[in-house]
Amino acid sequence: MRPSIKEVATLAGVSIATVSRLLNHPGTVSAETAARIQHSIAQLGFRPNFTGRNLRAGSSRTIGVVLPTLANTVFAQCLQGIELAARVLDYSVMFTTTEYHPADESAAVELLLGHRVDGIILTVADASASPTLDLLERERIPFVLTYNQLPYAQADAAARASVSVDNRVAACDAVNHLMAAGHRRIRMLSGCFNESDRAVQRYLGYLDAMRAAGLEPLPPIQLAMHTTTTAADYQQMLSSPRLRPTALFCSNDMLALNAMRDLRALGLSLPQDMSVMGFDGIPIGALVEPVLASVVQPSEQIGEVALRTLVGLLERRGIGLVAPGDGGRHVLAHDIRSGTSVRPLAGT
Amino acid sequence: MRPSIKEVATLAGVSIATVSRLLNHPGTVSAETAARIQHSIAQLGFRPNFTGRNLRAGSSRTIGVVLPTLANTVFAQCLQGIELAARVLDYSVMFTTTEYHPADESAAVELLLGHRVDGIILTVADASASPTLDLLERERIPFVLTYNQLPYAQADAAARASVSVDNRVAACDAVNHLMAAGHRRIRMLSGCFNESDRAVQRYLGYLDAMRAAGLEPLPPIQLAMHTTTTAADYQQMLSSPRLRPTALFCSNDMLALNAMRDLRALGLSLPQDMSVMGFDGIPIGALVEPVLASVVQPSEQIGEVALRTLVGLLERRGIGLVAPGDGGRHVLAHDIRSGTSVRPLAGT
DNA sequence: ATGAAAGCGCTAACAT
DNA sequence: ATGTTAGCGCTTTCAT
Repeated sequence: MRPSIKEVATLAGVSIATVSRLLNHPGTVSAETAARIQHSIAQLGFRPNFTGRNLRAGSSRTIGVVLPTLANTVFAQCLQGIELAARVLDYSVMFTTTEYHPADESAAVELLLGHRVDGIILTVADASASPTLDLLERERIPFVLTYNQLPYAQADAAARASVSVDNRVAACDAVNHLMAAGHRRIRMLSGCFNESDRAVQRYLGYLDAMRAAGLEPLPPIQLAMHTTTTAADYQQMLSSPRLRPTALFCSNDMLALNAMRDLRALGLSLPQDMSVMGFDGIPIGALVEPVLASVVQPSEQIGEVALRTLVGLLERRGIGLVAPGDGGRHVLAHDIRSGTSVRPLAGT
Repeated sequence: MRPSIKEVATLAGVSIATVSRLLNHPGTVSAETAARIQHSIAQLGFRPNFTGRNLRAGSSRTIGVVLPTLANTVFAQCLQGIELAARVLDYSVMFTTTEYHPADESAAVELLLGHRVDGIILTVADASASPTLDLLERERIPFVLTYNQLPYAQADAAARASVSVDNRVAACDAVNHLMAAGHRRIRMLSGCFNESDRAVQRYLGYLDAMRAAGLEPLPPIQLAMHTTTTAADYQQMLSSPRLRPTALFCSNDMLALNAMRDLRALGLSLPQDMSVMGFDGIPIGALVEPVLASVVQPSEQIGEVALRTLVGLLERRGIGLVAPGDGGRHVLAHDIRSGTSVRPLAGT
């Protein structure tokens, strides 16, 4: 067993209370005893046990993070942002994944609650109907959603905190970008709607843009996986020349890159035979050729803001205040990255 | 404050010991009381507090993970592998980043030790001279290195556990692959050597291959950042037509993709004017055009094996056995992904 | 300035 | 089958 505060106290010839004081309120201990205690600490290689401290304090200075998967770069960036910000504020991060399975969300949260994390940052499949969020609310544990975009707060309901871009508007902007390049027959390729409310919002944005332009929206192609495709997904779309789109708007960049690979495998030249636009703006998209046109969301910043918001909630609660009415519903600015994956159409 | 085992006991009209028994050794409790306790648990929304349990047990069923950055996909994949495997074995994961700064490694580990994680999985700058690893060893806390490749165990020294590919051999294979395509003037583009012992090993592999082929190795181009470049990095290399390489071997894929972007910006056509090969085999490399030739290391598997190895160490220690002589020095198989980013040279 | 003691939630002897 | 109790490491009154 590692040395505890008790061994240090004994070695220094003081009581454990004095050691604790030196650790937590230096200055309330005389210089002489302080030195003696420091010496004992060094000699024993003592390291305060957070478990004891946490048990006593009822808080762990640890936050939980629940994301769908790290296979999608966008979430890796977000976690990176969270971790960096947490480190600055002296919080630790416990991390879990759901693989996009709503069922895993509750399990993940249950585990984190068992560890008594102070708060949770999470991305759920559907924020507007999530037993997991209800649980969190019932347990009164502060949480901040990332990527999930909440409806504006009802007058009666307490607003939940969230950090995201405006997915619907952003998707609309993307489709407008395609239309500005002369595209009319635009089809959406999307991850499974009931595993991602973002995908739904982005599809709605697609509808908005198409309708505003007086164009007939095409039915979305929904995929089983969020970031992977099979050639079969395109057969139907490509088979009918009349229905064949000139541009594909994908609900995320990984999907867009996969689609591009598949289309090339089917013999198409990009962007000559098909324009592709993504969503997320992952850094790699800007490195490849053709450059992937995309909606850039500031993922690392989303993580950072989420963490700061959460910590804000935690400290505020410490002071005894309730979360303010509008919680922290952060809608960050998105940006359109034009890229050579979108070909301007002749006759525009 | 949340309900504790005490409230449950009171409500059910039993002692806390009985509640604890039901939780940990069901079957030693009569069906009738069990039902009564379950009812109280549900009614109170009781959830066992791991902090109390951990303090008592002296172990947390939590492992710490320290990686350089998630901005490099390869580490995101590794963490993904760790998390998945941890979840299966019912371990939680506390995650930290070092940004490649050796100084941050110790700080990260100190924090994890404070939390009393049962073990640590980490990637350090230089495993052969790491105060952090020495600390871990002194504290007798089980750990497994990922990506860091250890020298074969000395007879006297206790072997450290590690999971990696054979970086030197893999790099040699990569350069041989380039040479098989007819390249002779091959230059290495690398992350900072003293922030990555892998980069050093890979450079050594480069030297091996060049020398074995009777070719004069070129000096490596070392970059300040591991995954980012600036056009200036190439000026010198490209300025002298006589010294201009036909192929670039990059110490990681992110770097390779950055380099390709930069070279294109400088007006080169790829792979016509320059062949590029990477290292890591990140999934995206296979999606882009030209396909990025690379050394594929099984990153997610590296994470999974690391976790299983660590848990093996933990459980074994529980039984009272010491770690075996060869620890777990796992060298996983790598694979060469040929890609169109390498152009076969005429006159081969 | 320092010490004594209670208690955070839990488990495992040790009783009964 | 169940209860009593000590104690994991720590912080914090309350005394002194």
